[in-house]
Amino acid sequence: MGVSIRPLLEGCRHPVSFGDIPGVAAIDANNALYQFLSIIRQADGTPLQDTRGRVTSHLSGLLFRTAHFLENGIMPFYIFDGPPPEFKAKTIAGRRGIREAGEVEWVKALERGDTDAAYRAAMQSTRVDSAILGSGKRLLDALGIPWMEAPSEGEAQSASFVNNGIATYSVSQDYDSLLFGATVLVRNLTVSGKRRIGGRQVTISPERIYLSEFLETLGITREQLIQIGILIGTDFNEGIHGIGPKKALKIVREGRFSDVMAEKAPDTDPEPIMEFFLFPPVAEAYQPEWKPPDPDQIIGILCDEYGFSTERIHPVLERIAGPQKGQSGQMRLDAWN
DNA sequence: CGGCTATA
DNA sequence: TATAGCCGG
Repeated sequence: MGVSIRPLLEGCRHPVSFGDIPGVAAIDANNALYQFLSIIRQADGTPLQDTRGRVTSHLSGLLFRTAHFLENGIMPFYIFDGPPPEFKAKTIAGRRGIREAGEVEWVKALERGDTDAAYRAAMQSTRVDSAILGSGKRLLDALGIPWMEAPSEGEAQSASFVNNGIATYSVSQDYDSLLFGATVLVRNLTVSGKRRIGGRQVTISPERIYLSEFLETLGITREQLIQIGILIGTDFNEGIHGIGPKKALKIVREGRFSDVMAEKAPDTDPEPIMEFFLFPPVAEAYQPEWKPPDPDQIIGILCDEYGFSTERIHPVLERIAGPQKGQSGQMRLDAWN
């Protein structure tokens, strides 16, 4: 879920459209796959799947979104999560509980004939498993889109790439990369402005957030932003009951972070969490390469293996072949410097 | 989610 | 030309 600092971002969320943000996008891959899996479903919650029952929602999402990225000069670079830190165990267990409850509720809702509830429960049951990760990576390879596995948290790696110039901005629905220090975060980077949330449609548009502006607006440092995160809860600690973003901001501004933690969360040592956000394990040197898409491989995976119709894939192949035309050899990062 | 078709 | 709705796998 990430850290819930949304209410503090008023005035710092700048609307953008696809054409406004050419450059290298360091994308939180697990987050992107999760979004595809949870949203690309039929009305009753059934995901797209092949005849053998293997889920394909994420492949559809990755394919069409990649075409949009390339058409707009956005060079996607997918960053997958590596092994989580030990102190994320509670969060991971909590998510599993929510998923399992979702699976149970999905069946119940279907039995009642409550389609909307079934859809919501199905979304809750979403799990990015190894089959999803594996097929997603294979499709990215076929598309010529670079990806890497981070030593630890993907958001931390994305932030590092943004700050050392390998990427132009970080892409995620979560705000964690701000705590990890990413100077630019783009959220809601989707084509269609409409999304189904629960029963109804909500209009969502892409937005860009600059960390420096955000911190200046609040009049705090990044360390203080991390303190706010720790007070309200991050993926690495539970947070204090009754303290939300507004109260946390007040506490931090008044320099009462340590006192409040000692009083209200004596069992939580904030130090390792602060350290993790400030100095997470990341790979420094990595040179992403964008290669021409391999149409045969794309067709092989999507159509031959997973039963996509060639009629639907063919137009996409033309779209993604376009941006590469006239390029000699591989498209590299240098092209953007 | 995003492509496509029907509809105005 | 814009948009609501349906379908994909």
